[in-house]
Amino acid sequence: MEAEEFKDQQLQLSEASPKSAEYQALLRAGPRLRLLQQVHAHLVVSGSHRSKALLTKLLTFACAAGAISYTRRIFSCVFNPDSFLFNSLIKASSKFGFPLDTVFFYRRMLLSGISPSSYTFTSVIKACAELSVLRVGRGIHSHVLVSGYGSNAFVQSALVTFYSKSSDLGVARKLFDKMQDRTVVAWNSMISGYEQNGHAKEAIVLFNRMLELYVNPDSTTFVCVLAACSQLGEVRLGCWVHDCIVSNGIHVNVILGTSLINMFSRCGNVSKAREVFDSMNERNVIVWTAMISGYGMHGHGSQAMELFHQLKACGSCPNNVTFVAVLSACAHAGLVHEGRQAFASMRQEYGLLPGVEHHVAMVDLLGRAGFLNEAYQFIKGLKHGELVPPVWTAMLGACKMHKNFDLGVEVAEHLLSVEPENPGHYVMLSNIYASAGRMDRVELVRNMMIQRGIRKQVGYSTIDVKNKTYLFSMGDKTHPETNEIYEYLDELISRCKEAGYAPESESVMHELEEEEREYALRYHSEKLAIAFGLMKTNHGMTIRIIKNLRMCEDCHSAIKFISVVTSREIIIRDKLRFHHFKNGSCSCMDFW
DNA sequence: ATAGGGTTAG
Repeated sequence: MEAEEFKDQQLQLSEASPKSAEYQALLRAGPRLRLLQQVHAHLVVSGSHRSKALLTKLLTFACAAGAISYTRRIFSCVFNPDSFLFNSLIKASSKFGFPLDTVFFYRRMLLSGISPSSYTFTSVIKACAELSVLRVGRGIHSHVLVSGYGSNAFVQSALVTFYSKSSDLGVARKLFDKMQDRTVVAWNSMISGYEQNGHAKEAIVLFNRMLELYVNPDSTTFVCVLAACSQLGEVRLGCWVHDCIVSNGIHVNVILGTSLINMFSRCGNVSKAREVFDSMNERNVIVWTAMISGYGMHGHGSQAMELFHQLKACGSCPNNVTFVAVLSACAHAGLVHEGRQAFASMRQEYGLLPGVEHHVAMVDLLGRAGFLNEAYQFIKGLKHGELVPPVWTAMLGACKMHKNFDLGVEVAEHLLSVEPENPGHYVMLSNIYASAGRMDRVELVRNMMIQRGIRKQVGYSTIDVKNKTYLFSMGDKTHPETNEIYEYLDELISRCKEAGYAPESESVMHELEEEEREYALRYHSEKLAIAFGLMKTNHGMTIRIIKNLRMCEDCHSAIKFISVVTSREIIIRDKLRFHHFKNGSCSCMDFW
């Protein structure tokens, strides 16, 4: 007996060594397609291509190499794939960005009669989350329940993310609430779900709940919370998180650093963002891009360009997103020459193909600076497929800014015909007509909107006073101190008029009657918020406002005067960027 | 002999 066993072992060893050599060859090849194909050829020649173990490794590497069609081809030749092979493939395809294949392999696995495990489910659910396919994901959720993995913490977290990404926050929250073992990852999934769907307030509420229950947040939690702070302009919580990170000695990795830089920039403190940037010991292109776009938002074009040059000097490669940030920084600072150069270098130096965002940024850059003809020529030079609405929208913005009536109307009418459901186009067209004094046309556009049931977005502004957030919208009278606020604002506007402010009625939205115009202009949400802020804060304190839309020209000009007559610094974050008003001028230098 | 997780960025 003993001799028999010994012989068996000998046999196995002698058989194992050549195969092991091939396994080693696979490991050496790694996720590199050419090398993998060479090893594959050897496997076929030596007849060992039937080994499931080797095939599994080969397929995983092929997937990691991004060679998905090669992976599919080999898979289709595998006879009787086993659970190892399926699980490896499902995991690899999900991890390396082929979610459709993940779902395909999962189905094939079920068809082969192999039971999925909790590991299988986490990968498949992740793939469904990426695809946001509610129907498929629900089906898999029911497989989870029948297979008895409904209370597996890993699977549950994946499901919470899946439902969040499929915009079914209600179901995500129900699942989350039902979990008996809520790991920090589960909390992160739910907080991130709220944040990604624009419910930053709920994200913060949940974060506070987590702290109340003594669950320790980790760096991922902070990343999600910082993103929520960025949305809301919540400097206080943002700073608290930053302090927490510093005092607990939490390592600021590239992701956390990017979130901090973004939070400080979007909350108006770009120099603090720079401090974080400087303190990081590891930076990738995303970190650099975040900092460049931070400068861009604040109109600090030269700092943005300086950073861009430093990025190139240290050997890193800017990518498509970096160029969007650079071009937009140039546009907001009037750096036309630098922007043109950067755009040209995209293709010439980095082999990057400009996309829609870059075309939009170029039209914006040229248009804002007043080179309307050049912007128009640029558009004409684009291919047919590149002539998408956002490019025309940028052109329209330029026409409106520089009061080019004829071209503006032409562009707006084109936009209305291709995107009749976009309220922004109607508002723009109407404003252009209004500024040309064509009130009959204004009326026409207004009727068109009513007829088509299109409503413009409601603008609102928020301001924090004594740790409370107050929200104002145009003509809003819900605030308990409405009368005082309106009286204060009226007086303020009179003082501004004495100082030379002239209201620009063209900025008034067209759905209002003639006599309502001056009224509406006077009570735009940002003006109400500023009046409230001035009333409630001490002299010398900076007023900070966040607005959901872009500011109108009239508010922009009025606030310059307000900054003079009250000698206050006023900082407004609008949809696109920051405006720092001080001593009668704005940091945007009217390039907005 | 093979695989082993869910959450996070510009």
